[in-house]
Amino acid sequence: MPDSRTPTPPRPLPLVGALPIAGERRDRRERADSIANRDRIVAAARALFAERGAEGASMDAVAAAAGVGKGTLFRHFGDRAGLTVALLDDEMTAFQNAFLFGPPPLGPGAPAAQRLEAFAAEFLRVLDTYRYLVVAASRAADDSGGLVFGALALHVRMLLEQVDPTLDHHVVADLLLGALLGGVLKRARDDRAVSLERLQAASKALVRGVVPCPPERLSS
Amino acid sequence: MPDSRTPTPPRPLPLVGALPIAGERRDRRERADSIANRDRIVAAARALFAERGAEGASMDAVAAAAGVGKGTLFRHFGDRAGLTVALLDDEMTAFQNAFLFGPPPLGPGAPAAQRLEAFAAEFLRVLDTYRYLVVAASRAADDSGGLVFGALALHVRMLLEQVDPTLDHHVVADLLLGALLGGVLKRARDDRAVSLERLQAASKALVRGVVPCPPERLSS
DNA sequence: AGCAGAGCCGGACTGGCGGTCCGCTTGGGT
DNA sequence: ACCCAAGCGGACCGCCAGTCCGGCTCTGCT
Repeated sequence: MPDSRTPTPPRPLPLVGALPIAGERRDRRERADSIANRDRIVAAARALFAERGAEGASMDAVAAAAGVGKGTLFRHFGDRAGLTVALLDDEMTAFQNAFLFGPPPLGPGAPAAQRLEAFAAEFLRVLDTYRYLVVAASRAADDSGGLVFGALALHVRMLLEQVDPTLDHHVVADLLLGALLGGVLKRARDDRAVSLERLQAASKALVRGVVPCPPERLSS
Repeated sequence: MPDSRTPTPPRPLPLVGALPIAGERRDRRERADSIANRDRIVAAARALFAERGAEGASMDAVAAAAGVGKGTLFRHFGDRAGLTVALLDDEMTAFQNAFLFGPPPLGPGAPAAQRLEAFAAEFLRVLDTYRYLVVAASRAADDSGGLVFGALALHVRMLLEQVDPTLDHHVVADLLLGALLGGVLKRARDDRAVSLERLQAASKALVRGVVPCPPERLSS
C-alpha cells in the first residue's frame, strides 16, 4: 500500500508559485493517464462551475462529467476546496505573469501609480471573467484569498510602498484587494446590475485616492 | 392545516427595516412561548457560532442547545441562511440606529467627510466584534451583504454624494464596504495578525483618498 | 519484447447535515 | 371550562463530501 495516502497528500498545485509547465519532472515521473485524467477533471469542473454555479456542481457531478471515479478526483485535489483553489489558481498565475513580465502599464516599466491603476482594472476584468470560480472559492476555502491572492497582495504592497512609503502597505493592500473582490462578488450576485466599465472606473478613483494628492504623478 | 407552510414562509425579520421592538402587534398576537423559543434559539445560536465557528454549529446542534426541536428552529428562520442573516441583522440595525440618530461624528451633525471616516472605523469595530456572524453570513447567504448591508450602503452613498457629487456613489460605496468587509474577513481568518487599530487607520486613509484632495474639508 | 510491481483507478459505502412532515400539545380568547 | 388554531418536536428523507480497497493499467528495466 502506498504511503501517499497520509493525512497530507501532495495536492499538486496548491501554491501560486508552481507553474504548470509541461515537462517539469518530479522525483518520480507522473503517469500519463494520471495527467490526462487531471486535465479532464479540470475541464469538466470549469464547465460545470460556469454552467450550474458554485453549489450546483457536486463532486459526484464533476467526476461523472469528467468520466472518472470519485477516488480519482479526490486523489488529485484533496477536497472540494482544493479543486476550486486549483482552478482559480491557474488563472491567477497567468495574471501574475502578465503583471511580472508583461508590457506596461501593467507590467514593469511604468510608474508605480499607473501600474496600480492598470492592476485594478485588469484584476477586475480577470476576476469577472472567472466569477464563477471566485464565488466558488469564496465559499469553499477556509483561507479564501489567503493562498490564492497571497502573491498578488505582495505585489500590490510593493507598488504601494513605491507610491507612498508612509502607507501601511500590508493592510492597505488587503483593503484594496478586498474592495475589488467584493465588487466582483456583488456583481456576480446581482446579475451584473452595473457594467464592468463602471466598476473599473470606480476602482481607478479608489486607487487614485490612495496615491498622494499631487497630480503630476498620476496623469500619463 | 395552516397555510403558513407555503413555499415562502413569513420569515420574521429578513429586512433591515424591521425593528424588534416589543409590543409591536401583527394581525394576530404571537404566542408567548413562540417568542421565548425564538429568543432561546437566538441566544444559543450566538453562543455556538462564537464558540465553534461558522460550520462547527449545525442546525441540529443549535436546536439542541436551545432546547427546542428542529421544526421550531426552521419554522422561525426558514433555513440556515435565514438564521445567520437574522443574527447579523440585529447588530446591523443597532449600528444603523447609531448612525442615523446617534451623536456626531458618526451621527448627523458632523461634515460628511468626517462622518464617513467615523463610519468606517465604527463599522470595522462592530464587524470585528461579531466576526463569527460575518464569517457565517459570508458563507451561508446567497445574497450575502445584499440584504444585510443594503441599508448601510444607502447611507454611504448619500454621504459620498455630499462629499463629491461627481463620484459614482453607487459603485464606490460598494467598493468601500467591500474593502471593510474583506479586511474583517481576512482578520477573522488569520487570527488577528494585524490589530484592529491598524485596520481602522488604513481604512481612514482609504476614505480620505476618495474625498477630493483639497484638505480643508478633511481636518477637524 | 516481456516482465514485475508501483501506483493509479473506480465506485460502493459511510456519516452527517440541511430541510420536511405530521401527529401531538398548549396557549389564549370566549 | 372549553375549543381549536398555532406552535412544537423529532423521526425521517435525500444529498453530498470524503474514504476505502480490490483490481488493473502503465512504466521502467532487463
